[in-house]
Formats: sequence, C-alpha cells, structure tokens
Amino acid sequence: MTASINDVAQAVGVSASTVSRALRGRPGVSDEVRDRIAAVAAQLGYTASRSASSLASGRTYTIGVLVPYVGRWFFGTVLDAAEKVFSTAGYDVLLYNLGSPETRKRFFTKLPVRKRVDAVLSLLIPDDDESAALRSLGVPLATTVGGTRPGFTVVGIDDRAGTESAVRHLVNLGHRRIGMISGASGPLHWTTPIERRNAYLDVLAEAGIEHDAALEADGDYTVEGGERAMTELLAASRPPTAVFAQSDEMAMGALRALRRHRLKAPDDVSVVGFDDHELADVVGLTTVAQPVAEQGAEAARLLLRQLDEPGAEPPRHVQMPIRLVLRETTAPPRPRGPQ
Amino acid sequence: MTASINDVAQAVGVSASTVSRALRGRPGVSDEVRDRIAAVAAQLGYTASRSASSLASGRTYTIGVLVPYVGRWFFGTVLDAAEKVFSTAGYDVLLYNLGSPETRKRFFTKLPVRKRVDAVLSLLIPDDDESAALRSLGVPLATTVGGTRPGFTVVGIDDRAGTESAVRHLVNLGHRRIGMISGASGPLHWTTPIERRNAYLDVLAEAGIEHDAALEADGDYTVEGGERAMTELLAASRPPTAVFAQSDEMAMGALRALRRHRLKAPDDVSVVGFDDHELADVVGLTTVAQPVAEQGAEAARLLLRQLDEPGAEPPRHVQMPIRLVLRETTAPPRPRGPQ
DNA sequence: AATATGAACGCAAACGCTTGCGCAACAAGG
DNA sequence: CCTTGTTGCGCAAGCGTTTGCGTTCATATT
Repeated sequence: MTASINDVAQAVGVSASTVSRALRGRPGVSDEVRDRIAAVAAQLGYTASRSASSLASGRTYTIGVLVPYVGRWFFGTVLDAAEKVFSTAGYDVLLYNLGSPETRKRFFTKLPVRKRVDAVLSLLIPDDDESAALRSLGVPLATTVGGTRPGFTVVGIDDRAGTESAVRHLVNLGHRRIGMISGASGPLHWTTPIERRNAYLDVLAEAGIEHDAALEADGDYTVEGGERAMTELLAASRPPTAVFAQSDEMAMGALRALRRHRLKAPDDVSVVGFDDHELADVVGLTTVAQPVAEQGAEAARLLLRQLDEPGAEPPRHVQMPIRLVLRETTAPPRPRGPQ
Repeated sequence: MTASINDVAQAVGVSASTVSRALRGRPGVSDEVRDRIAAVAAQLGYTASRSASSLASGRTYTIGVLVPYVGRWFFGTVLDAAEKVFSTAGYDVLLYNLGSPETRKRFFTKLPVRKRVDAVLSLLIPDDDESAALRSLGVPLATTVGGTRPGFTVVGIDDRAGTESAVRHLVNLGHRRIGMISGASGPLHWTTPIERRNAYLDVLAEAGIEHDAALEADGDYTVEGGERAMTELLAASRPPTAVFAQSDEMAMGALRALRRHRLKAPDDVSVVGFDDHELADVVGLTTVAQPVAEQGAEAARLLLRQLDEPGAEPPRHVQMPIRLVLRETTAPPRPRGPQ
C-alpha cells in the first residue's frame, strides 16, 4: 500500500534504523546520508506509521482531551486553543465527548486512552474514582475547570474575585434585591458553582443585605435553564431588581425571559453574566470576562512542558486574570426615580 | 506496567490468540473459556493496546475529523453530534483543527492520519490537491459542508431553497432594497456562499428588483465581519431597508452595528440570518434553520455504514430539510408609514 | 469400527517501527 | 606505528497484537 520504512531504506541503500534516526533528527547519521534519506522519503510520500512507532517507542505523540460538551462555547473555545498548541508541537488530539452519564461511564471503565496518549487534558472534573482511573494511566494530567484534584495541574481563574466584582458592581449601583442564577445541578467535585455562590453570599453580607433564598434559582448552565430560572425569580413575591448569572449563557436566557415578560434590562432588572461569551457584546451584556482560550492554551503548554521535562515537579495551580466588563444590562434600580 | 495480553493468557492458562479471540467475540472459543478470560481480563484491568492491535490488524477504530474552527458554534455542534455517533459505535475521534493556512498546509503535506484512521469526516472543503491527498488514504470520506467532491459522500442542505425562503420573506414584506452580507472570502471550492448569492440574485430578479452591487458586503462568517459589513452597507448612498446575512453570526454582527448606529431591527432595517444559531432566539433573530447536529450525526452514520459494508456504493449526496423561522428582526419597511 | 467433520485451541509469522549493542573506518594523541 | 576515541552505520531483538494454518480431540456419519 503506502511506503514503509524499509522501502525508503532500500531505495537509499541504507538500513531501516538509519532511516528512522535520520528522519527523527537523531544523531549518528552523516549529513549527506540524512539529506538523501529526506529526499527519498519526500519523494515516496513516506510517513512513519504512528501505530508502529508508538508500539515500539511507547510514545504516542497524542493527547487525550476530555470534554463534557464540545458544542458549548466555553468548551469549544478551550479545546480550540489547546488543540492549536498541541498540534504545533507535533501532537495529535484524541477527543472524547463525555456529556452524558453513559458515555462518561463507558469511558472511565473501558479507559480507551490506556497506552494511547502521552497526557490528558480534562475539561471536566473527575470524581474520586475517575481521577484515580486517570492517574492509573501514568501520564501527566491537567484540567481547566475549577476544583483542584491530586495529580492534576489545574489552570483556572479566581472565581471568588470574579463574582465579587460582579455582585459588588450591582451593590454599588444601589441594588438591594440581588438574585442569582446558578448552576448547582452539575456533577460533584465541580467547585465553581459553590465558590461563586459563597462569594455572592459574602458580598451581600458585607453590604448588610439579608439573604433571601427565593432569589436563587438553578439555571443548569444553559440558555434554557437561565430562562426558566429568571422566570422563577420573577414569580417571587418580591422579585429582584438585579441578577447575577453564573454564566453568560444563563444570563442570555435570563434576558430572553425578561423579553417574554415585556421587561427590559437594565430598566426593569439589571443582569450581569460571567465568561464574556463571544456574543455577550452583541446583546450588550455586562459580564465578568475570563480568558477562556488562554486557559486552554496554557493548560496545553503546561502539559507539554511536563512531557519535555519528565523529572520536574509540575505546577499545581495557575490562576488567570479576570475583569468586569461593563456594558448595557446594568444600571441603578428604577424605583428611586430616574438616574 | 499495565497488563498485556500474555499476562491474561498466562493467568487463565490459555494462549494469547485465544484471549484475543475471546475478548473480541470471535468464534473458536468455548463459552466456558470465554467467560474465564473475560473475568480475568476485568480483574487485571486489561485493555488491548490500540497501537499494537491496529498495527497487527490494520484497523484503527479511529476516525479523523477535520474542522476549521472548533470554537465556532456551527462546527462545534456538528462535531459534538458526530463524536457521539462515533464513540457509541466504539470509534475514537482524532481531531484536527485546521483553521489557519499553516496548520492546514502542514496537515495535508504530512498527512498525520495516514495509517491512523479508518475514515475521515471533513468539516472543511478540501481543494483539489487536498482532496486527492485524502483519497490517497484509501478510506471512506465524508463532509457536511457545501460543495460535493469526488470520492466524498456529502450531507448538507439545499442552500438555494434556504436563501430563497429568506429573501422571498423580505420581498413579501415589501422590501425593495435588500442587502446581503456574504462570506465570499473563504477558501475556494466552498460553494455555499456562491449558491446563496445566486439564489439571492434570482429572487431579486424574479421580483423585478434591480440588483445594486453597493448592497453586498463581505462578512467573513464572523460576528465582527458582519458588523463591519453592516456598517459598510449603512454608509451606502441609499442604504438597504433589509438585509439577508448568510450566517447567524454575521447577522448578529449586523444587529450590533445597528445598535451602534442607534438604529433598530426591524424598525429601521430588517435582518434575517441563516443557521438558527443556539442564541438566535435570544436576540429574536429571524433566520432559516438547518439541522446542524443532525447533519453531523448523519455524516457519521454514513461513514460507519461504509466501514461495515466495504463493498456497497456509498450515497453521494444527502440533503436535510431547512425551514424559515420567523422572529422579531423582520417587518415591513418603514417609509410607507406605520404598519 | 473406521472415517469424516467440526469445534477449540496453540504456533508462529507478520505488522512497521525503535533502540541497545557491535563493528568498521578513520582521526587524533602518544 | 600502535593505541584510544569518535563517528556512522547495520543487526537483531523487541513492542503487543492479530490471524492463517495446523493439531488435537470429541462427536457424528457410514
């Protein structure tokens, strides 16, 4: 079928080992022979079989990437950036889309990446068993989502600081009834919703605002969930004048709910999101921005570094900057008159 | 390190070949032995090395997926759906993110998928050389984006019908100055923008509207591009009263441009998009919906079928339904008075 | 009872690379 | 001129599977 290393060796008149060394830049080959080999290899369109070379060397030059939902903006963006880093370093990426419990379970029991990847980047938080399974692979591990786990190097953001800036912004605007749309219903070990909720409660307390449980609703990190949650909040006996959504997608759902109720942001209720989604600007959403692509790229780089320097102790936790970006969905509450 | 097939064989007291046959459901193993092998394999946590088995068998149980931009909604959604189909069939997916010309070039010259995949799903349109390179792999090929290529089975939509319904909608509303934001600047062989443009021109002609070149602008299929394009159109001596954007992302960019100009849709200008993006509903965008995830899933299924029945002639082209979904960014033109 | 027929299993040869080791050949050092 | 290195290359043993073929043995066939 396609040319093998022996075909090249034969054509050049050297042994297969020399071809192997020459093509991979290993020492022990004269420049002259190396050039001839390169020429013949190019002419024959030879590429080493990955299966064969990884079987022989143990290195796969492949990274496993675990993602809950490839289709969602956040994960897609992280994946995009990470893939670029990996591929320019000569690594391929094996993608596992582990959104549903079944596929997730299947993955962790069969562990199809065993002996197949040199490292894994997990965009989901593994529970104890799952992370033990991953550690059993004996390869470097990284994740870009909240919740540090032993054996993983995690790159993330300061969730507390981020939500504090968002909620304080609302407080400073004069809001007292501040709702929150959270995403608590996710898997366990996923600390982000909890961190953000705690920060939310802290800011309220610090502002002397009493917490009202009727002002919290679960939006499941989706647009539809955000819409449902906002609808729920609007049905409260005393609805909020402002809401903090733990993700832009939920915030957008909230905006949709407002529109359905013939209410407007920020006139009737202020809304602030989290992420700085690609389309947040389109809808004028005030939000706390996090460097999503950069997190993916950085996690990828850290993984590659671990592969280059097997000895070195990998960084445990790196934090990326966040910042509040003010747009048009937040304003002072109305009841007290215009401006 | 991890258990090999010989470890299992030894533990059970049979040969490696029997273990191999047993675990893969091949005939020639008694039920009793098969059960014992399964038990021991499970206990030892044995999983066959993919490198070794694909080297030996030639089958990789891996599909290569080529994507221009994983981070964009359309591609992310297609990928998500396709991956699900592949993974439930026991196939892994190798992801190649080929957005930039360099990575794309590198991919097609080095062809890292050679001997590494059983099939490839391309979410980008290869040019002649590229598609020849892919065909040289000798595996089934499919694509989900416009522009049929020899050797590929393509699943897509009727671009003509889709844009006709969109533009006719604007015509029926009474618009005469109808602009278009296209994405012509993409790679060659990408027939979608051309198809859509032709359909746009045809509808105008059929309505007796003279075509005005100043009413067309390139939006590059991005939000920013759409914004630029709309800005450009608004600067025309006689701006459009309605615009058809070839993608929802460009349409959203257009909406943003309108907002920046203190104009409103549909009051000042009607906007219709294409795709039915996840967030089209949030911004109330009228658009022509296409079944994005279904296209990915269907393409994946067709590929798998070709792997199952190597003899059969694969379908060349399958078309999925589209439909116009009316929301709030289209209305009759204003000049003629209210309603 | 002798033979044919399968079923169940083992042997050993691939699959296409990588890599430790050995062996020339040649340059430099005494 | 004989060592001692060094450089350039080939040999051959893996890496962990799959699979064609051969062997054994129990069962069915005449």
